[in-house]
Amino acid sequence: MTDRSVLSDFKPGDHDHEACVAVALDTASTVCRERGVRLTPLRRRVLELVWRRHVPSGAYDLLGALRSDGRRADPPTVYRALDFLVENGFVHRLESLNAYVGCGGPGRAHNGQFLICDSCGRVAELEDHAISEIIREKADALGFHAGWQTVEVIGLCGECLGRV
Amino acid sequence: MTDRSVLSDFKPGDHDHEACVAVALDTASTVCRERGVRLTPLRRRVLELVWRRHVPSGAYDLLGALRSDGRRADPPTVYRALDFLVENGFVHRLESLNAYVGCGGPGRAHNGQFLICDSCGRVAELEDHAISEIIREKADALGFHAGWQTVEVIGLCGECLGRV
DNA sequence: TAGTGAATGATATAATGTAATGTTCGAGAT
DNA sequence: ATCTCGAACATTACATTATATCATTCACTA
Ligand SMILES: [Zn+2]
Ligand SMILES: [Zn+2]
Ligand SMILES: [Zn+2]
Ligand SMILES: [Zn+2]
Repeated sequence: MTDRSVLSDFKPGDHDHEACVAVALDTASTVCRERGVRLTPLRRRVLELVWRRHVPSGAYDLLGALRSDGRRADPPTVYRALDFLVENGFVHRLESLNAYVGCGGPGRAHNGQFLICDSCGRVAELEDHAISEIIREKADALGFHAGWQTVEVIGLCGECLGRV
Repeated sequence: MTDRSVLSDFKPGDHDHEACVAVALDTASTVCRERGVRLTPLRRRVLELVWRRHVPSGAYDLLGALRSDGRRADPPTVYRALDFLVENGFVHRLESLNAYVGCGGPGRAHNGQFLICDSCGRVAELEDHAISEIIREKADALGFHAGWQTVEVIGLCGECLGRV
């Protein structure tokens, strides 16, 4: 039984990154076509860069990478691409890091929860309704209508815990 | 029966701000004395400014206010004061706003949850163990040891909802 | 009253993000 | 084929948020 509340777990260091990247790009490509929006070369490249690092990337890291490509790039270049990728559900912004990470269940706008390892930087993404519902209920009880939830947990992943 | 999971609710516009500020300053003063740390005039002033606005304040808003006092102040001045106030549990940083707000249950380092009204800017603070525990449990189930939880909800408070 | 560490002053710079305007490009219409 | 129009992108400039570093002052104590 697959637990769909876990959109992406901590990947072991020796897994096939290239496959991750390829899947992410293919999925984005398909979703964009279906949705009638354009995964332009720039947007595709930014998405690839985000996935390739596999830990959250700052906007200026990505900007540097674009420039290393030989491409002219300025801040708005990367921010526009990131806005597109976030709006379309391929990338999440981590507020507590000011950084961006590939979405583990791409293509739907959704309200994930993130576990961020303070040691290795890897991130797991949940979409756990027990969590989001209890937050919504508690907010409701105060007459507050919850829109967007930011849930980010800093800690240590199992692998890093084991190394202590 | 007081519900201690709500550390601060949305205050009506006509409540007694001065009392809020006074209580916050008195509490901080007491706690600091007990703890053997110094609530210096600068730190006290920053805490007062944070409380007086009663909606989250950016560091540079506070910096401007300090300068209006006639005091020499630069970014490190206000960031150091804020660091102290956050570490000692008198102020929280809201990651999704890059801003600071007075703590509704000051003096203990604790892991609150915040409801942020997108319309009026007011913030309610919860310390709800049902929320924090379920997050901790779900993290645990993935072998992740949760340290600090950032839980911030954007939405509309009851009063602002009513005005629609 | 000199020594000590915490707190603050002071300067510079890094890191992150946005506004405003113009240009290019490509899909669909003629 | 070429035209038109809006989306995507380029470019410049600026705004906001945050940190590094070193010097100085201050409160407390020995
Ligand atoms: Zn991977
Ligand atoms: Zn780790
Ligand atoms: Zn008040
Ligand atoms: Zn409101």
